[in-house]
Amino acid sequence: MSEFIGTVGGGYDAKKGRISVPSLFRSQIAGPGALEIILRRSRHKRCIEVWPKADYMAEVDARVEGLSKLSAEYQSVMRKLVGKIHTLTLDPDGRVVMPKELAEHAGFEGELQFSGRGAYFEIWNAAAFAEEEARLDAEDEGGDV
Amino acid sequence: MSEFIGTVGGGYDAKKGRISVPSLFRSQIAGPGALEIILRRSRHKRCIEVWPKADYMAEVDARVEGLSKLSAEYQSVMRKLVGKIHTLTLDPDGRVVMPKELAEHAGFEGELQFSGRGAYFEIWNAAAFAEEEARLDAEDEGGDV
DNA sequence: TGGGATAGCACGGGATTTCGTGGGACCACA
DNA sequence: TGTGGTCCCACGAAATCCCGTGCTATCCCA
Repeated sequence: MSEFIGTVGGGYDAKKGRISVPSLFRSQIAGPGALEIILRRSRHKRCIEVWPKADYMAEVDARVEGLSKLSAEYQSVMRKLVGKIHTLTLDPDGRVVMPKELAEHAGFEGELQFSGRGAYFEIWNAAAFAEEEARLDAEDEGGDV
Repeated sequence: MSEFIGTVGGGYDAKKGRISVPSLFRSQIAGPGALEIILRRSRHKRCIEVWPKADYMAEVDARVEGLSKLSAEYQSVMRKLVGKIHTLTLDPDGRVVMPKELAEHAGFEGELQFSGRGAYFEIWNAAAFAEEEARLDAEDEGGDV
């Protein structure tokens, strides 16, 4: 199981729409053969989620386990979890071209932040990330974490 | 399970941002292969917490056991426990380069103090540590510890 | 019990490799 | 022949490794 840990900065090559996956995370993208990743836009946040393909598909399988493929729930889950995602392969330098739809959703330009979430990691516009962290940390004030 | 016991002094190489993990604690950082540690800033104190990676991740795993990786709670827990930490590997001399963010939070310069807390240990600016100890000891006056 | 040899540890400074990044070449397809 | 996508190469910066050195604590033996 992959472990995406910590947060690092990086740049967005607006000219080519290209990002370089930080070495820290690249080494965690396992899998047979080429390094395949799943990208999807976060539903409620202005960021992109990145998963190793095999891990993501395992989560989907777990989610629909036991359901008939003809059932309405199977169809609904699949529409949301696999209908809207992008599959990309890292190039030899560990970079990928970000689909425009995703780059726009997350407001990519200039500086980015890559933040580990264990099984996956998120990519943020650096300024938006700082705002969001400050907001959530303030909410948590007084917690025992 | 590791046992970090006692308090020892050490230095901070400001030029390279490097610290040498005291031999007393180094021998307690177990794990397969390379010696990996987790660093995180203490939420309420001006110090850095250091954990053996395996032990820290075991705590995290226990916290999210049974949760779907697609759930909001998994995401929230991981943001706090995994997104904000740093993974470092001891170099052949038992040293690590302290991330700037952490060195600043704890005010590292000149002399440091490494203080065991059982499962982990803390790193303090030596002067700040002395202050904090004096303050807490005064509070405890009359206690039976 | 004192003194000298030895090993381990902390520390400083270079040398080497890796990583991120920009730009250009090549190929497929239209 | 234009266009988009992928691959390849090269450069600068930064992280990593690898030495050598001095000090301190330990051990051994007289």
